[in-house]
Amino acid sequence: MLDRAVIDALFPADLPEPEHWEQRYPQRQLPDGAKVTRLGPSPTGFIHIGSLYVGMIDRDVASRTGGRYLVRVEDTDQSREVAGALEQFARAFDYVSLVADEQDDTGDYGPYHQSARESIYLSYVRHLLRQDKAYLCFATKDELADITRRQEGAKLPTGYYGTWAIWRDAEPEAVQAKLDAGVPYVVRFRSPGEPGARASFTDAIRGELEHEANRNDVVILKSSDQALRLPTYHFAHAVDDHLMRVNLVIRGDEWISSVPLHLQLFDALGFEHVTYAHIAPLMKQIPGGKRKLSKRKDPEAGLDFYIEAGYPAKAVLYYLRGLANGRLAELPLDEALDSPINLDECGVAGPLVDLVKLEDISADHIATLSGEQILEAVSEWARQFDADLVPVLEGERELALAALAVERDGVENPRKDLRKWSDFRSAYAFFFPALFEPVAATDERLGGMAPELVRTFAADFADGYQALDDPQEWFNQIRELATKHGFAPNPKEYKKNPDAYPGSIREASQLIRVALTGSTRSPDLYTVANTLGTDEVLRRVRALTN
RNA sequence: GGCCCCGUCGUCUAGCGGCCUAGGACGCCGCCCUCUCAAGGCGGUAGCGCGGGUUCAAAUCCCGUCGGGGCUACCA
Repeated sequence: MLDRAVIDALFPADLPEPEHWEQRYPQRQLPDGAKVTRLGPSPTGFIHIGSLYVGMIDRDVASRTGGRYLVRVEDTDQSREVAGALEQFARAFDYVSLVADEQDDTGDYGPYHQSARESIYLSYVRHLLRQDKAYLCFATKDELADITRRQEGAKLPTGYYGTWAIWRDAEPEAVQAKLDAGVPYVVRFRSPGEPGARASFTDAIRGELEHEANRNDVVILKSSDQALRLPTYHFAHAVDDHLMRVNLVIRGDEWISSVPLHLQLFDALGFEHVTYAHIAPLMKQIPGGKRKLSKRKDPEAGLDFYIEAGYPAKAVLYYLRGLANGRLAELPLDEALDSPINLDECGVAGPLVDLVKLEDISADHIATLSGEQILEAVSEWARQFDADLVPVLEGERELALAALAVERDGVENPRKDLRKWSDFRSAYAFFFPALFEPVAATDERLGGMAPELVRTFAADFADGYQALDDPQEWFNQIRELATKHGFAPNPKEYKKNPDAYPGSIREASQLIRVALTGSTRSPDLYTVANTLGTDEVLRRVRALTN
């Protein structure tokens, strides 16, 4: 064991003792059963949908129990840090209205960036070193790789443990020599784990869990040659969650294997254990089976994907909530968003993210919105992702509202043609003259109808057009023209004798539909025509005559 | 390789030894409505991974097996 003086010389002389931090961050005064939760995003420039998933659960449990939910930026790996990542995180979580009680400058238990907590970690590292619960390790990358290679060759568990841990029981003189030579070191935890020992704990989601006890002397403080002496995740987890008085750690189930280590760390530091809740990760379907959503391979792994596509935040949250607690998927949206997420109801498998289901939910939700609400949301979305649309919507607000009112206002079952804001263009752009390209008689959307017939039919329609108020009477204009131009009165007749007609009333209607909307599929024609107004209707139909 | 987690229709799930001839939702298919869509209404398709036990009785309990996922970093 190293002399205390040698240990202390490694740290700033004015580094506080742990007791200082204990007093600085006192126990929270919260009601019984209150849960203090946290989310630990890494500023890597990519926000995983899983972060929102877990954060949503954190937020819910904390609120429901009268506790606190905090966001602590886990930026101990400075090499992975990306500029602007934090702003991106803030924007994304703002989109889904997931706000933390404590983060950045808000809260008494900060700083909430690990990179700003260096001296806190150092206090506890020194504390462990003084008690010989941790030690200095000067092993090089090559030496470590060599150890691993030999262990693999001997079919032994890989790791830095027991007699493989070459610096675990090094002579103080050897350590001093390295120190004198200025060789960088890391600080490793002296694991108390015995070979064959087991560790068990209770998970709030999965119940009793058992695992091989940790035997690895893991690194707790990264290399001394870095400007900032930062800890690894494991050590930061113990120190931060203890000092921030977090009592419920909700995280992905990839951490289950690390719990035995975390328990050892908490014990070595004299901290009270926290409760763990390990969430099954969001998965993606692939040909052979499924895998964790990958940020490299799956666009839908990123929260930005949903924001860019314009899925309403409520729909995303509702979908995620249903994935977390199946019970909530059966409830109506508003009720589900209001209902608690119960940890013991969380699934233990890993659910597949089903975009089709999300779109269904989203369409249902949008159908409950008013035209004004939709217009506002689409405009908001367009400002960021479809700049060309913005002036159109702003310049023709009345038209936009009228277009959105088609088969939406005053009907029992509103149209569900919008699943996300980016659908607006394909579904509604044709209403706006600025976004509409008139159709010619030879256009393929007309389904190969003889151009000459198209021209005469269109000319006839335009010449006699009346903006009648009654839907049936309005449509009769097409019906009568169809008969006049030799179309079958109904699809059945046409089918019976296809050579006798150029088509049926169906095909005739399509001519007008394509002329008015540029599409073979559209909302009710009468309503569209009414919304467009006579002048625009005539302009578009006459375009067919050229 | 070692250790851990998980396994009910295509998907999300209900199910905690008899209420299961396995229920619901989404999808898909069909029909109805109909001037095309989107809806809506009605109907249908489809599942307990496999093999052994335990039991009068198993989707449910046990063991094994297979499959999927994860950890095994100075990444989190």
